[in-house]
Amino acid sequence: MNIGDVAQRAGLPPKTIRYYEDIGLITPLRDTNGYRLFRESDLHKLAFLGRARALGFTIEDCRTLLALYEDNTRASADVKDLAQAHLTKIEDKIAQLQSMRDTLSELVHSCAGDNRPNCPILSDLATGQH
Amino acid sequence: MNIGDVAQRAGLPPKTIRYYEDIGLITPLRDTNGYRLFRESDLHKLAFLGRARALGFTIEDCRTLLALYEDNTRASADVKDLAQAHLTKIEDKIAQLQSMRDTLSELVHSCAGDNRPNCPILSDLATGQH
DNA sequence: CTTGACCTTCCAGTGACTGGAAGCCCTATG
DNA sequence: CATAGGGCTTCCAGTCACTGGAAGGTCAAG
Repeated sequence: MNIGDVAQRAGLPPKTIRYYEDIGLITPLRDTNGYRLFRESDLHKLAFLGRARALGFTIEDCRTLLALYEDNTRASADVKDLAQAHLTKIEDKIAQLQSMRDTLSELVHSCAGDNRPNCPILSDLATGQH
Repeated sequence: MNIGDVAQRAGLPPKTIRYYEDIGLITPLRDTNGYRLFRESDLHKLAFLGRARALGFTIEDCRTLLALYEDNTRASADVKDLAQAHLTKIEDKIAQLQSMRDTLSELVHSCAGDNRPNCPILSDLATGQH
């Protein structure tokens, strides 16, 4: 398979796939014309990476996950720990965004949004007081 | 005030303040020795920026907000529109993270996390099937 | 006079791509 | 057979908002 086919099938842009090769996540073969030549196993890895990235794992996490995946003797605890740590980070991020949302939502609702200049949003930003 | 004092009072690192000057958000004076010399108005702007950034506004949004703040004839609608757009982005982001969290949480709970190699997390990443 | 804390500028790196330029390769059509 | 197009290659630069570090000037205290 050439990169276009793999991109289609893995649901990743060609650029991203080249990047993943650059950083050593995959090592496709090369055809005589210099084109990358992907095996089924490469496609499989790329799909794996796509799903891990969609769950928000960092590239370095993905590297570890791939290594664990290919190590048939890994302990499931190693995987679970990694996933749990990531889950905690996501939950922290959600909490942080929710706090932003709450404040912002309050400000937006308190602003008339008309032609007059008076604006509680700016007042709050300026003074830190509501 | 020197940069250290302002950093303290605005709750921003000196590096960040220099960066804000670089990109034209503030323009402190200069002392004869070359040190930046901050007025109260600079501190005020920095605190404004700190609060806007804490609410997740981008630097470009902050630039606009500062301009609106300093324009006494602005319409509050302009501010509200910007804030509303940002609020929507935050809500999208929260929804996306929550979806990640839900999937990930399910996977984590389905994994024994012991010494055995069998791991539903990796199986899911590998196949996209639960 | 020296020490140490401050300040300065400039350069490079972060994460994970993404856009674009310059140029080779392959297939199909006129 | 020439050419047009689409796909492939590499390499370089840009994104966003800082952050770290090096090399060196300045200032107040002891």
